[in-house]
Amino acid sequence: MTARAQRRGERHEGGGATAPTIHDVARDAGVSIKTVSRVVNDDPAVRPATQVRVLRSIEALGYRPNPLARSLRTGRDEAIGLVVESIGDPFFAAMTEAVEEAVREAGQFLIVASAGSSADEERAVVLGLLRRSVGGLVIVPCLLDYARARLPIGAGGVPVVFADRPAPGLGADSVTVDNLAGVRQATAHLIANGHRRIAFVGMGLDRFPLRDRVAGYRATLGAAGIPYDDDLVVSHARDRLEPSSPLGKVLSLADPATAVIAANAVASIEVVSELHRTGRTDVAFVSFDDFPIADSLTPPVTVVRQDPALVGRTATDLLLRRMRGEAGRPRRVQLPTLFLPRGSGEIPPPKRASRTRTRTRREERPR
Amino acid sequence: MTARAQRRGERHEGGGATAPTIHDVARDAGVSIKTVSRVVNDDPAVRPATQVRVLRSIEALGYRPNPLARSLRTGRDEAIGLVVESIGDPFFAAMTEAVEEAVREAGQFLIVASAGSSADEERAVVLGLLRRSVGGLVIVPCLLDYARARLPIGAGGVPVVFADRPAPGLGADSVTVDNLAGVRQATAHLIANGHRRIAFVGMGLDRFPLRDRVAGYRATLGAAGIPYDDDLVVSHARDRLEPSSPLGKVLSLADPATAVIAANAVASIEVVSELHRTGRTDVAFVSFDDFPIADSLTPPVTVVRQDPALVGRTATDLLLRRMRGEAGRPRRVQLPTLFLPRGSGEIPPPKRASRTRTRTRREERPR
DNA sequence: TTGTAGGCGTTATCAC
DNA sequence: GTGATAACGCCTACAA
Repeated sequence: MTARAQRRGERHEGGGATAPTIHDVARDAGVSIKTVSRVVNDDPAVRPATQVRVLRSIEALGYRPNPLARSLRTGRDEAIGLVVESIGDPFFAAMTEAVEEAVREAGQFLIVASAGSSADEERAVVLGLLRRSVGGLVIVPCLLDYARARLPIGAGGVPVVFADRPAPGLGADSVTVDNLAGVRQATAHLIANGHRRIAFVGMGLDRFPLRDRVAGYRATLGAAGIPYDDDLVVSHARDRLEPSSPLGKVLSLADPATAVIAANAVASIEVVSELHRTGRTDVAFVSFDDFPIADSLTPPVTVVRQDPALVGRTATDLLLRRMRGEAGRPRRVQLPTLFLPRGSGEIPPPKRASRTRTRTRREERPR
Repeated sequence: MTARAQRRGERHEGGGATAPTIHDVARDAGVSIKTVSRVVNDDPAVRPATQVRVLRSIEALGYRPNPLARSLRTGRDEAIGLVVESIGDPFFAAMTEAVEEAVREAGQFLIVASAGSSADEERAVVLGLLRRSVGGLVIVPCLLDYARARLPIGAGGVPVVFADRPAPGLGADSVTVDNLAGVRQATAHLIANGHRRIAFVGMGLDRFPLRDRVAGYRATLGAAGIPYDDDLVVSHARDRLEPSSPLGKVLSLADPATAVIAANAVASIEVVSELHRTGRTDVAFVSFDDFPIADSLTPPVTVVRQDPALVGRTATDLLLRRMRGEAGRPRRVQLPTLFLPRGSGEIPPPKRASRTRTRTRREERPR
C-alpha cells in the first residue's frame, strides 16, 4: 500500500507513463475509492457535490477505468467477439466493417477471430473469446455444430447472435439473408427467359448458406416442372489449379447448360473469368451477390444483391440489446435481397438447344 | 477464502460452469499456486517430478490460465491491436486477414479497431487499445501525426509496426510497398507507349500512400521531359454523387489525357465504370493495385500489383519479434510491386493528339 | 450518502 | 526447489 502510494505520488507531475488509477482519483478528490467507483458507474447514491468533485478529479488526472481489472472482477468485458470464416472474403469484409462500426459506436471494442479450418479450431476460438470475458459474440457459424457444442453461450450464457447463417437447435438470435427468396427470383427469372438447363456453381454447396441457395434453386425448378439434374450443380475445388473447369463441364454436356447461377461473389468472379476466357457470350448468367464491376461488364451482370453491412449492423444491434438485458424469445431476422436485372440474366437460350432438350438428351447422351 | 474453496469443491464433478483456477490445480496437485504458476510459465526452477504432477492436474482439470488476470498483473496482454482505416476496403481486408492469421498462429488474439474520421478519434482508438494492455500494435496511420502524438508506443513503449504507410519521425518499424518504383514503372510504361498526356486519378491524393504515388508519377514525367500538368491530377470526391466526373474532365480538356493511372483499386473501379459507360476504348489505363476481374475485362487491365497479405504478414512477424524482445534499429521494409501488362496499358495514343500536343495546348486552351 | 474489507486469478518478492 | 503473501485495479458486500 505504501509502496504503491509512493509510486503514485511520484507520478503526479512526472512523465505520466503510468496511468492514473481509481486510488489517484480518490486521493485527489478526497474521497474513498468506492465513491469514485460509484461515480464512474453512474450509481445514483452519491451526492451531486461529491460527484462533481470526483468528476473534476477524473478530468484533471485523465483517469480512465482499467477495462481488464473491471472484467476480472465482473466477469464481463466491454468487448465483443466476432467469429468469422475469412475476413478477406468481400462479403465478410463488408460485414466485419459494419460490426466494427456498430461496436465502436457503442463504446466497446471488437475482437476478431477467424474460425480456423476445423470444428475443433472453431470451438477453441470461441472458447478463447469467452475466456477473455467478451460481453457478447457475433458468430458466423462455420464448421462447428453449435447445438451440440455445449458452449456457455446463448440462453444462460454470454449473449450471441449468429450472422449470415443460422445455428439450428441453439436458441439464439440470428440474422440471415433471405436466401430462398433471392435464389427463387434468380431461378424463376432465367426460367421465364426460356431456360430449362440452368447450372448452379459454387464452393462448399453442402454448407450454409449455400446449401439454402441450392435448395431454393432446386425447389424453383421443381415448381416449374423442370427436372433437377445433378450434373448441373457443380462445386469449385478449393484450389483454382484444378485443370478441368467445373463450368466447362456443364457447358459441354450433351444437353448443356444455357444459363448459370453463381452461388456467391467469389464463384461469380470465376464464372465471369471463364466465360470471358472462352468467349462465351451466349450463356445467361445471374450472380448471387453483387460485386464491384458487375455493372460495367459486357453484358452487365444481373445479380441478387445482398447487403452485408446491414447483416453486420443488424446482428450487432441485436446483440447489444441482449447484452443490455433485453429478454424475449430468440429472433430470426431475415433480410431481403434485391434482384437487379442488368443484362447477363436476360440472355435467351439458343433456339435449338431449348426446344429439343428432352429428345436431345435421350439420344445423344453417350454414357 | 472458505467461500471460494467451498464453491470450488462443489465444482469438481458438477456442471463445470466455473472455469478451474490456479488454486484448483494447486490443491489437486498438492503444491502451492506459485509452483503451478512456474510450471505454466516454463520456469526452469521446478523439479521434473513436481512439474509432471502439476501438468497432470492441469490436464485433468482442463485448466487454462485467465488472460485477463495475467494481463492485469503483468500489464501485457496476449492480444495484438490493429488500427486500420477501413476493413471494408479490399486492400485492408486482405491485409487484415493476413494479420489475423499470423496473430492466431502465434496463439494470440487480434483486436481490430477502425481509426475513425478524425485525428482525435484515431488517437482515442490507439489509447483504448493501449488501455487494454495489448502487447503490440499494427497501425495503418491515417489522420494522426504519430511523431507528435506523444503516445507511449514504439521505443520505450508498446511495440508498434506501421503498415502500408510510414510514420515519419517516430522510430518504429514500418512495412510498406515500394510505391515509387511501382508508379514509376506504370508511368514509364505509358510514356514508352507514346503517351504524354497521362492523367492520375484517386481519392485522398494528399495523404499516404497515394501521396508517394503522385510524387513518383510526377518524377517520372519529369525524367522523361514531360511537363507536369495539375489539371491531369484529379481527386475523387468522397461521395460518388458528384455530378461532374473527375475523369470526364481530364478526357475533355482541350489537350485531353490519352492515358490514365488510377491510384488504387477503388479508383480503378470508378475508372473502369466510367470508361465503360462512356464507351471509351481508346484510353490507355493502368491500375495501381490489382482487383478481381481486372484480367477478364475488355481489354484486360494492366496493373501494378501489390501484395496486401504480404504486407500484413510481414508487419505482424516483425511485431511479434519485437514483442519477444528483439532489439535493433527501426526497420523500414519495402515490399516490391509486380507490373502486369495485360492490355489496357498498351493502348497507343491517338495519332493526332500525341503529335500536336504542345501546339494544340497553347492554341486551343480557352482559359 | 459514504467508507472498509475482501476477493477476482494471476505474477512477483521474498523468505525457507 | 518451494511456498506464504502482497500486489495488479476494480467492484461487491456490509457497516457506519
